[in-house]
Amino acid sequence: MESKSTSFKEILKEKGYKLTSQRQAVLDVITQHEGEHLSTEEIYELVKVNYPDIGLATVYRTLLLFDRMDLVYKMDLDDGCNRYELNNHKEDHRHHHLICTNCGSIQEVQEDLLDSLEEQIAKNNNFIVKDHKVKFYGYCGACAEKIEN
Amino acid sequence: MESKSTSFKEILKEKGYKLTSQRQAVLDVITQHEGEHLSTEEIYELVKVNYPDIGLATVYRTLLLFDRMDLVYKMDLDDGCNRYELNNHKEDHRHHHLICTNCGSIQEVQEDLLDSLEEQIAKNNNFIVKDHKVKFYGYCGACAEKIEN
DNA sequence: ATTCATGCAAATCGTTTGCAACCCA
DNA sequence: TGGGTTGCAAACGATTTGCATGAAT
Repeated sequence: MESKSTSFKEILKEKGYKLTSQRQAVLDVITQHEGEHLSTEEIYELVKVNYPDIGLATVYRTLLLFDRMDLVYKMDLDDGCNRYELNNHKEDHRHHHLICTNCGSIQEVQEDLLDSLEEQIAKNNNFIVKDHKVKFYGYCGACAEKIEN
Repeated sequence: MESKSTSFKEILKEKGYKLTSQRQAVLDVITQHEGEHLSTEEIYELVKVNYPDIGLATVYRTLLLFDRMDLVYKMDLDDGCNRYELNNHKEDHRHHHLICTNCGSIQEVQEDLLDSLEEQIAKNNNFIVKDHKVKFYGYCGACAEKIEN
């Protein structure tokens, strides 16, 4: 924990930013909720539990900063707001999301397999691929059953 | 053109909707700008050229309808608004977009190649894939050159 | 001490909605 | 005729911004 805070501070200092208790609190909440896809408002509510005086604008500014710093992954789940998850650099590939269009559930997929596709795109389109965002839409197991019956 | 209007009318009637001059005007604009990725506001401005009295809300409602009817493909290009392109059912695969994070240009890629990935996801995650949205981020040819120099 | 960050409130932006008038089927 | 559709304006929700205060280096 100490080492994590230290490296966080380092990362911030590198870019000329300061380590504030608000930024630490936001990072803590996101870390404690790994695997979830929290909206800014949800993060704000969670931070307020331990830090009641934080302002919503600060959370917005912090998440903007974290996104630019690649600390979080910003995603669009088609519900009209930005959602965030911890950018886990331990993964060698970005994971994808399976969105059930019936019940709205979100599953994560670890397979990537887009490497060969990226290579082909790079070659055929004279484009250097740095990142990608992939969403699959369909029916989760539970909904597929319901619909078939 | 006559046949296109007729089939459009059929598609609307099927769902109990009416063919209005406003809906025709919006469809015309989208058809005339195939290959572009127009925002609602941009479509509104283009429709107004020949149809000055149309309201912005009508364009919003029309595009919502067209999206539900699968006449258009709604996309999110990370600029804070919805963008639309004609859903060309002639393609057997959905195409992807290459977004240059330096200049903001958008290229389209016809390759899909996600079929095998979809199969694998279906098998390993008990999920029925119906559709997907894929965006690649990186540098277009022109920007890649500039950045290297 | 300097610079950056915060909280608050107001402003902004894209989009949606209520409603009376309107028009296609 | 009658129900879907329109235009307008107001409402809305997410996000951003201006500014004076406050905190970190």
